[in-house]
Amino acid sequence: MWTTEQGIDRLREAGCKITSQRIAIVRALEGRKDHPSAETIYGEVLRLHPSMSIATIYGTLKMMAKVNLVKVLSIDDRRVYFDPNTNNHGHYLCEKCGRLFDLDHIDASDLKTIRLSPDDHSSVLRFELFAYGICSSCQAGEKLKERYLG
Amino acid sequence: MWTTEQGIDRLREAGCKITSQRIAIVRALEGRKDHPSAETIYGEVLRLHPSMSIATIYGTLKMMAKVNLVKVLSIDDRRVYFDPNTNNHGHYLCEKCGRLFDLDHIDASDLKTIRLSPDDHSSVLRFELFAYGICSSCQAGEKLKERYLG
DNA sequence: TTATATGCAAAGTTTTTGCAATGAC
DNA sequence: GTCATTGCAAAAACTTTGCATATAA
Repeated sequence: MWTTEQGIDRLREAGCKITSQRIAIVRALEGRKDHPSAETIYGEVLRLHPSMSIATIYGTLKMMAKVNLVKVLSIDDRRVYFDPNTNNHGHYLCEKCGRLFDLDHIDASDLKTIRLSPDDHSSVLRFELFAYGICSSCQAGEKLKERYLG
Repeated sequence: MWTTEQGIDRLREAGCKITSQRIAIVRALEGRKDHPSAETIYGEVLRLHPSMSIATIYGTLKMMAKVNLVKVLSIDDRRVYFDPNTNNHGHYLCEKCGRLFDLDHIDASDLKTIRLSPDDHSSVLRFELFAYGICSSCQAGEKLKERYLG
């Protein structure tokens, strides 16, 4: 994981100008373990930066993705989520409550040898493992409902 | 993989009425190895069914996903793709040409034991492995360019 | 000084929805 | 005959774009 300072440096090295908006966005993402949407970050940054535009959020996040400060998760068909943890790890989406969990216990290192076919040499720059299901707390809720209502 | 007849039966069993539109959509997807978008299917079905509405395409595809005739792939942030091959397999997106390839050589069976944490029992109903990179034919193109232009 | 970034609003894309008419069972 | 489905158009949701203004370097 990166600090705000490292994030800013990475953007500067990529040739970006360091504006107060960008600092605020980087700071909002620093050290997070969740997977905010553009809208979520917008809402948070807006408190300290009331004139911030959603277009600036999208632009900065696109830059941050380019310099690997965030990963872009297309895990559902509604919107995109941003993950400041760019280490290899999978994600689990609960299809009931919509919460998104990390799958840190997957060792995907053996998947680095992915090939389209045994003799193909397409480069695999990154990969994503998405799992879908009903999380344990939603399952508990279902069981309670069955017990008292069903 | 399923045949048109099996697909229709599966929809009927789920309580759907079998309309000529649905037959056309199921037929358009039967046996495909690619990953068409709703728009692509719409374009194809339109030839034989000129009054078909895109809303019908979306509705039928949603039903087909529910009865596991297609998988919904949220592999990029632009749109959703439909995969009539519902067997476990991964996907590879070339970020240069945008083509989507199957990864049949991944044995993901060991991933069935995915857990959010060692003692968690969230159910994993399905998972998707998405890899991103530059495919070998795009790489070849780059090399040629370098050789003659760079 | 100069090129890049910002904020705003408008436009673009994909997908969903409401509803009257239609058609399957 | 009944109720789900269709087609249409409009709406919704998310993201991008164009442009005048502002600002970092």
